[in-house]
Amino acid sequence: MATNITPRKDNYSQWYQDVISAGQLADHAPVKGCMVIRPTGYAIWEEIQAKLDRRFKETGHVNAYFPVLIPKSFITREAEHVEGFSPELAVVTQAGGKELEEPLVVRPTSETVIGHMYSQWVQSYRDLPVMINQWANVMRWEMRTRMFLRTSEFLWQEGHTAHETPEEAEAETLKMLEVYREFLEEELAIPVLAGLKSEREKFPGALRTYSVEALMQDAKALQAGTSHNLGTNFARAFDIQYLDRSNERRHAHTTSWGVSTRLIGGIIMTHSDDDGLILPPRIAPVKTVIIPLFKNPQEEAQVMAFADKVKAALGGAMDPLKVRVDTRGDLRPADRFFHWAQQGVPLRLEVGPRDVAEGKVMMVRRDNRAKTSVTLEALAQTVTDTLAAMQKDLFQKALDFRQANTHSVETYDQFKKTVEEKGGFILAHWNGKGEVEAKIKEETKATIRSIPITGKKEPGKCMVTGEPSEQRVVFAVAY
RNA sequence: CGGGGUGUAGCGCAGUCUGGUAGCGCACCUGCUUUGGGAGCAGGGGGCCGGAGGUUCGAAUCCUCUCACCCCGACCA
Repeated sequence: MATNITPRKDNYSQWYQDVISAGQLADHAPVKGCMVIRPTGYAIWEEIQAKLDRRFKETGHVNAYFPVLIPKSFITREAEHVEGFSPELAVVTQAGGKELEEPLVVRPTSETVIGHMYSQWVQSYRDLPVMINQWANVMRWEMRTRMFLRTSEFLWQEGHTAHETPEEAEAETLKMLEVYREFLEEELAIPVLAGLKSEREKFPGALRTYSVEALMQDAKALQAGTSHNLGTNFARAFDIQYLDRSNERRHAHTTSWGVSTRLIGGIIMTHSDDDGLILPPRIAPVKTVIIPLFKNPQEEAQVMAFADKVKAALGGAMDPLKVRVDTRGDLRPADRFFHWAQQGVPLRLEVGPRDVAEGKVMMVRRDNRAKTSVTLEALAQTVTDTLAAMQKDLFQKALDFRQANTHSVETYDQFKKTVEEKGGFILAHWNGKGEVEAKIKEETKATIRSIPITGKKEPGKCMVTGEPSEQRVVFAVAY
């Protein structure tokens, strides 16, 4: 049992903080609401970046970079956009010792500045589509912050595309939503519900917002990624126009989509246990750690030599950068076990005198602590298989949890009781009206996470008003 | 911005009511014994007690002002 981590059942929020601290993932910065992402945490972000970037490029996107400072007037050009973001802007009013003629905002998102540039780059239908992504930091001055989940500054990627037709823009929006779903489920082992956001919950300035929603171990929902069809709203505000095939001027249809360092919070809260971080093997920066065990110099020499053979035996099966050998003889074995366990490393290979004698390695899984003695010859294959099994098991466990915490209700009373006592995803009928959604949020804190876009629709009656409803929507209390 | 709280060693805290020149646990350093899930003993280093002013022979402690942070609420990837 870890002594430096508060158990989940005692205080979930404290547990989350403790896991981050014990895993050396991040630290509080001197500026309120900001965090320092430490090497162990940043390595996870780098894995996320590498894998997502590949998928973006496979779907035809290229990377570029736009500036962190945006003229304040840009934000005000799109009515809903300014209303949505004004309260949380950080604004630069002075620079070079002088008052600026026009204040600059630190980007909360880049639709405006990118829209401005696209208007200059797009003249003809031949210039479309434009499909650019950027990896960047953004700043939103939130009132309450939590490490990775909501910080004043955070890292993310934001894709911005411009298209000829509404159909193309919608197809792009849905395609990237699917990229996110697949990435979350296959790489992060986080099951998600993909769906449409309600009018109240959509991105300020969007025509439609889609999202992928995950369920955390405390039965609260986490919005893990969003994909917006912006229609012509930003094209109108920023004058992105092109001449079409029949020589008519038209506004482009744009999209934007993003995921952030919040995903790291999602990984933590989906998989980790009371001993600390558990990383799905496919996203783990260090997949395997080799820990030589010895009591004296003779054993040390013998065991170290064997540890090198063990690492070599893994050679073909794994990127050498993803294998560590912890040779610290001044730390006792248990200390080293905990160190790597709390950094979420999926597999530990213990190499002691007993193993040297038998030509074997003791392999221990981080998630279920299962121990297996493996011969050197079988090691590469066993490790590969075990990591794959662990990836699958983590996903299945999270999926089972979600299923056990998804409830259908018919009446508002049942709904309130379920929110109060169980949490989780709650499937219920709703009349589609914002006022009803607002009332539900006011009274229960639960919001509509999304309106499912796949699966069969089941008509019914709104749980609050009794009015007809085409399908159930997903409610939850969210982060 | 409303309500509540806290600032004392890297971290977590006691000491403040009743002024007397700073202490505990963890971490850190040294040595010995240990070592397959967080070791034991012995020794040691480290603090303008958030900041400024005041009262006093004397202030972490009392008074005034200030700054910062945390929790609950409104806002949110």
